[in-house]
Amino acid sequence: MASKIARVALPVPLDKQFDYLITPGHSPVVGARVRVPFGRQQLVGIVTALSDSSDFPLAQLKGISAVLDPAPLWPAPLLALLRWASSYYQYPLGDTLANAMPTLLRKGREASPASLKVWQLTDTGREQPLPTRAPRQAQVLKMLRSGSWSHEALQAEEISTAILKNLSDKGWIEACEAQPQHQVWADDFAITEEKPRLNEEQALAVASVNANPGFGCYLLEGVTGSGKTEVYLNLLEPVLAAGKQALILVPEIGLTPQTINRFRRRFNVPLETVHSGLNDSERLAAWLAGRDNQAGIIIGTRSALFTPCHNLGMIIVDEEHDASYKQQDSLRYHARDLAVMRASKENIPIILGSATPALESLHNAKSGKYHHLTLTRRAGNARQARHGVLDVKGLYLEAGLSAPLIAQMRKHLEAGNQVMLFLNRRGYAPAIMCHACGWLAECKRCDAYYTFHQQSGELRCHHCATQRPVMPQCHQCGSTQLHAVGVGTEQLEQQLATLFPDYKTVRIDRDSTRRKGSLESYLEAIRNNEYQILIGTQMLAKGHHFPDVTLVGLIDVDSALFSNDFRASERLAQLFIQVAGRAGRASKPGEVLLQTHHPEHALLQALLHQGYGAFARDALTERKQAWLPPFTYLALFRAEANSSEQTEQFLHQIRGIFETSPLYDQSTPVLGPNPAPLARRAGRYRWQLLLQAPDRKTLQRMLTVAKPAIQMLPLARKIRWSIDVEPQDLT
DNA sequence: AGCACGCCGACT
DNA sequence: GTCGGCGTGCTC
Repeated sequence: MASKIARVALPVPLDKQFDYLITPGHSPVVGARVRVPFGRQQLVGIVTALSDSSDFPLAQLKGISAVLDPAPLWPAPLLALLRWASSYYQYPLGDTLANAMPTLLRKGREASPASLKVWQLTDTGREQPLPTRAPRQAQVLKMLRSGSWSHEALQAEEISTAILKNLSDKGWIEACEAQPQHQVWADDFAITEEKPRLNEEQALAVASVNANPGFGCYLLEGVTGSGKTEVYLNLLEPVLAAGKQALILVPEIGLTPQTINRFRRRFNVPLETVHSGLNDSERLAAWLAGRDNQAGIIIGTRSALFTPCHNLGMIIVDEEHDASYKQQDSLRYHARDLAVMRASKENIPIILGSATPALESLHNAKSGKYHHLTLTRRAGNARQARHGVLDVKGLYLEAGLSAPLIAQMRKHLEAGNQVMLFLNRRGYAPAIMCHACGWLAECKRCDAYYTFHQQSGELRCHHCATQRPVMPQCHQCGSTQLHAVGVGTEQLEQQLATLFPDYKTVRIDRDSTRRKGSLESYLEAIRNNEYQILIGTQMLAKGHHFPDVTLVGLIDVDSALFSNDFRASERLAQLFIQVAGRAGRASKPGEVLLQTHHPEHALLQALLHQGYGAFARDALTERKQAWLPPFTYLALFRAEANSSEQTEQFLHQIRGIFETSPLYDQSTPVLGPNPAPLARRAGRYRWQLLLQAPDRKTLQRMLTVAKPAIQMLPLARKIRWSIDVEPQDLT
């Protein structure tokens, strides 16, 4: 007997679902999209349950307007994952589901591939002799004589739309719609390049994963150059050969043509990429290709995790420690953690690869939750870069550079090599100050100083959109002696031009690479040795390999060692290992130098003398003592509004709710409310409250109980607030 | 989130 | 006298 009522999750920020009558002629299934009336609007939602009863007065139920899908939009394990994510990250189900589907589906577009426009000859066209004075037209007619051609294929042959229109106006050719045909890629599976021999460690890693069918999480910790990708390729081989799909996640900047080509070259399998550069229809096409098994490999950034797969066989998360896997707004999920959960629900293996695993992952490996596989041997005869600390205490710094660093740079440059400098601060200077009275130019809307950008002659706030010309005089005393304080990448660039006039310098940061494609062209120019000195922020570190760089300088390590953010030292260690692994090559050993005022810092010592493993062990001990993740679980409440008092008061009320919770005790401290590290941004006051719990279950129970009470607070509607479960950034 | 309703201030 | 500010309430 068919059900009468459908429960629907709608894309609204409400932690509830809405019941609708199933009108005759409609037969929605759980997981299908439906269009329903909601207030005065029509919304697209997902059916989450079918029932014969409702808690809502039956007479007041509205009917479903339309059923948009004949079948569930997601395979069962993925729908289960999304339900789990909604609950774990405390984000409404309807919004979670809407977030996990391509925009076009959210708007109600049919969930099937766009039909193809196909051109064919008309009867008149068939009888036409080939025109001699119009060679392009003749070409088209000739092509179509052997059968119809899709519009896309003709475009690929450089036939313009104008020619097609001309011919169709004459009535010689006509367009018709055709369904794209499904291909069965598994039948053509082949290995299309010669495989290198695996070393013992690689072979062991491959064998370990293959030994256990079904779910298992494998942390593949491999030093740079140890051949992690080759392990991935060997793991994928039996999966693809069995006709199963593979999902590969990479960090935001990691989706380079080189990466994609490694997979394309090896296997004769259709591959789809998913990244932020796709437009709406490309995104839908990739999503459908996954669902309809038209792609064997799906490779993409964070959001690719939500690509449905007909028959998923394996998930790989490359550079699993990368911060870009955490979504920083709306559904604040961690793609690596969700990927592990997805693999468990799909009952397939998942590989987390990194040279510098996140402390969380190492902890999971140590506790036996993950299998720990290690690759310690570098391919070929690649050598580990030398490294050293430059104690800059008391030294004169020229645009942040100490004399010993400058001397080392000269040595490497004169040997014909490239030098790379990291400074995580863009602009010319992070502040400007009055020399007469000490006044600092501050953004009116934020609790932050203006960054001075010399190139544009502007002061810019890096926290809101504000920018203004440099003032001629001090606003406090009227003095005209305004000086830059501190060093940014722009200033470093300028100083290097004076210090090393014979070498060309390039700066890679958000400002210099704003134009689309400019990053790629700079990277290419660097590889062609058009520049010898490279300056950059984090951007420069990730994913790019420059074989001629033999010296890497980290200009300012101290800010990471003494940051408020407890993850800063972990990120510094990861950056250091990453650049150390990439500096130089077998024939040209590399060198990494760190400038610090605290060469004796314990974590720095462990990292430099005993490597990442020792650093991680010490850092984990510190985390344990300080009661921090992965030994506790955090949820961060962020709130902001025009009124500082109300914002603080709101978080106080939330604190009160937790304090009356039956689960509240010494093991679940509530910290705050405290002003956010940037207490005022774009004119709004920002506060935060941190909830700590000894385990996931307790954290979840406390949040789930508290959330309805929080939503009942009158201030909850006036204040912009969010819950970040397992926050990556406490800012 | 939208979208309505509703009640107080400066304008054609 | 109206247009419109955003506070409050509701959406099956």
